[in-house]
Amino acid sequence: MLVKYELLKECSDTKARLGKLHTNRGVINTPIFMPVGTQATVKTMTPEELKEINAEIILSNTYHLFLRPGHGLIEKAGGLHKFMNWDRPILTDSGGFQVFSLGKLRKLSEEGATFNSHIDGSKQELTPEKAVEIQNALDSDIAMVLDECPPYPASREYVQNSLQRTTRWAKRCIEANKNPNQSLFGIVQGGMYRDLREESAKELLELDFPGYAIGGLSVGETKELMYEVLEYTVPLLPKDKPRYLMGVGSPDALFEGVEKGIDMFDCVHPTRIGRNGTAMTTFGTVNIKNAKYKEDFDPLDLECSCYTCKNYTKAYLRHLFKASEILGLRLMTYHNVHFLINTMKNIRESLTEDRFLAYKKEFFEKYDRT
RNA sequence: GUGGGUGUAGUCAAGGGGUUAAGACACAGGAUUGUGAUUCCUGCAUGCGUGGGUUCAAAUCCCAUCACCCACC
Repeated sequence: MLVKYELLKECSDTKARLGKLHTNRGVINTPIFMPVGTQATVKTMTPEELKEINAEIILSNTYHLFLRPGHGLIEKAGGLHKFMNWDRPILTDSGGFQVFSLGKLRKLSEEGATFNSHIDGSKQELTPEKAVEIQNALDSDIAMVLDECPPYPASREYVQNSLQRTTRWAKRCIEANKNPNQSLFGIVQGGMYRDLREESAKELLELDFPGYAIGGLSVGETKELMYEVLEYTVPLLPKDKPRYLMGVGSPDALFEGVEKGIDMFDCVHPTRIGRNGTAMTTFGTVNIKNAKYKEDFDPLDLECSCYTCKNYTKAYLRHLFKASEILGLRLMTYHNVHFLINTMKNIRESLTEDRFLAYKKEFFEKYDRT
C-alpha cells in the first residue's frame, strides 16, 4: 500500500499540524525530522544507535547509490533495508538535488541529466525513468520524482521553464513506477516566484501524488525569503497528504516550517556540523574546538539526556577533535541528531497540548543562535 | 683540540645583496541546510642564533662569538 497521512490535530494559532504517516514499515509521527544517510549510512551512526534516539525514518540517495555500489547490487542484497540493516522506513531522494549541486559536471536536456561521475569521471545519465527504476530496485518506502532544483538567484523565465520540465518529468516518473508498495512524492518548484509556485502546485496536484515536497529552498536565499515562500506555498498543498520541506534542518527553520504547516524535514546539517565540531544545544551552538572548552568538564548540553551528554565532557570531546579521533565525530553526530529528533518530539507534544507558540518562545529564549 | 656542517614562527622549512620574509603543520576564530567523514574561509615573524662591520640597501657578504650536529684526535 501507499503511505497514508492521518491528521490528528491542528494548531489553533498557526498552520502547524500534528499527524501520523502510515507506511508499510510502521507509523511515523509528524512533524518529523529525518536524518540523512546518503550512502546507505547515516555517517558514523549504526542503525541501533539511530533507534536508541528514536529516529523513525531516514533518507538515502538515488544518485549516490546508483554510482556506488549500484542499485543492481543492492537489489541482489535484498533491497536497501536489508543491505544496511535498517527495518524502519526509508525515503530516497531522486538525485535531483545532485543535478543542481554538481554544477559544471552536468548537462540538462528534456530527456534528463547527463553528468560525469564524481567518483571516476565516467559519463552517466539520469532520466526520470532511470531515477524511478533505481528507487524501485532500492525498494525505499518513499521515492522522490526526479526534479530540477534551480539555483538562486534565477530569472523568472529560467525558473518557469525549469518547473514545467520538472512537471513533465514527474509524469514520466509516475508512468515508469513499477513498485506498488513505494510511494512516489511530487516536488513543487517555482523558486521565489509566487505565481510559479502556484503553477507548479496546481499541475502536480492533478497527478495525485501520495505526498508533496517543496523543493528549491535553502539554496542560498535569505531565511526571511524562504519563510515568505513557505507562507504562500504550503497552503497550496492538500490537507490529507504529507508535506515535506526538502533540505531544511536548522532549529529556527524547523520551527518556522512546522508553523507554516510542514510535516517532514530532512537535512545533513546535524551530521555535517557535528563532524566538523559544532553541536546544537539547548543554549545555542557550541564549537567544541574553541580554546575556551579546554578545561570545561561539563557536558555539551546540561539539559540533554543523550548518551554523549550523559557520559562525556566538553574537554574530552575537544580533545578528541584536536587529536582527530573518530569517536569525536560519532559522539557529536549522535548528540546533534538526538537534539533535532528530541526537539521535534517536544514540538509534537506542544501541538498535542496546543501550546506550540509558547514552546517556540521558550525554546528560543534559551537557544539564541541558529 | 682539529676539520666540516647547520642556526629563519611552537615545529618542518623556502629564500644565497634590492618593494610589505614563500609554503606546510600546529595554534586561534568563522562557515556548513534534498552530505564533502577526515572540507572550506580568515588570522598568525617590524623580524631570519648573538654582537660588530661592508654597502645607498644585509636573512642573504665579511669578522667575532654562542649553540647544536657529524667526522677525526
